Amino acid sequence: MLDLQHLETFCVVTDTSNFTRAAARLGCSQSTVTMHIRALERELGAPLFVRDRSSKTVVLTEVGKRILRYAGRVLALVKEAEAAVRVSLRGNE
Amino acid sequence: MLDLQHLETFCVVTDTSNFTRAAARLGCSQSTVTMHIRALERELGAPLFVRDRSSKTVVLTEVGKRILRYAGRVLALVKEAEAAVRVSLRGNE
DNA sequence: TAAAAATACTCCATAGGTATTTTAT
DNA sequence: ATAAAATACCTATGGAGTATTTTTA
Repeated sequence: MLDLQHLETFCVVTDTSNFTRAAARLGCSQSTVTMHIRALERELGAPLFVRDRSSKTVVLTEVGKRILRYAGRVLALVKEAEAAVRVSLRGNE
Repeated sequence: MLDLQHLETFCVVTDTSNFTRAAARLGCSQSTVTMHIRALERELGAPLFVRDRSSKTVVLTEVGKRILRYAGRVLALVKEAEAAVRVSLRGNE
């Protein structure tokens, strides 16, 4: 099953186009980013990025682009759910 | 961060109103169901079920009801994403 | 030589199982 | 006595870090 944390890492990588910068933003190590992305790619059965070492960036594959659209929606929905719970708790105090 | 597997367990429990039956359907142990639900409750900061031992069922709290609406949507969206990737892969063969 | 990703390795936390206990009828 | 959830306990797996290696410009 997919992992929300992996999806979040994925989103940050797409945003930075760079594993190292993504790691800095996420507050984890570069190898952890590598692991998260690899786990996602393994789970989905397809590479999500082309590692373009000449340009020192990482570029979305077609599958990557497709997943990106969903990843944002999923994470947003989860955040919405969490917020709804917080509201619900305040209301019951 | 929330865990998709925990959300799935949660949905099955709401469906069965019973941890033991949920475990059977999920193919895991009853104590694992307990753990998943506890982890969710801890993460969200509120109980999701009232353990009603007299009726031998487990009943959603208000927060539980609220989360349920989201859980289904999140899981459906994730499944849709996975399906989209599969389609995408077939297309590129 | 520099900068980035991948890999090797180590350690520890935790996920999950079995078995037991608690609780209520 | 039965049925269900919680808990105790144990083990193996895997997640995360540091350090190193590989790759390319």
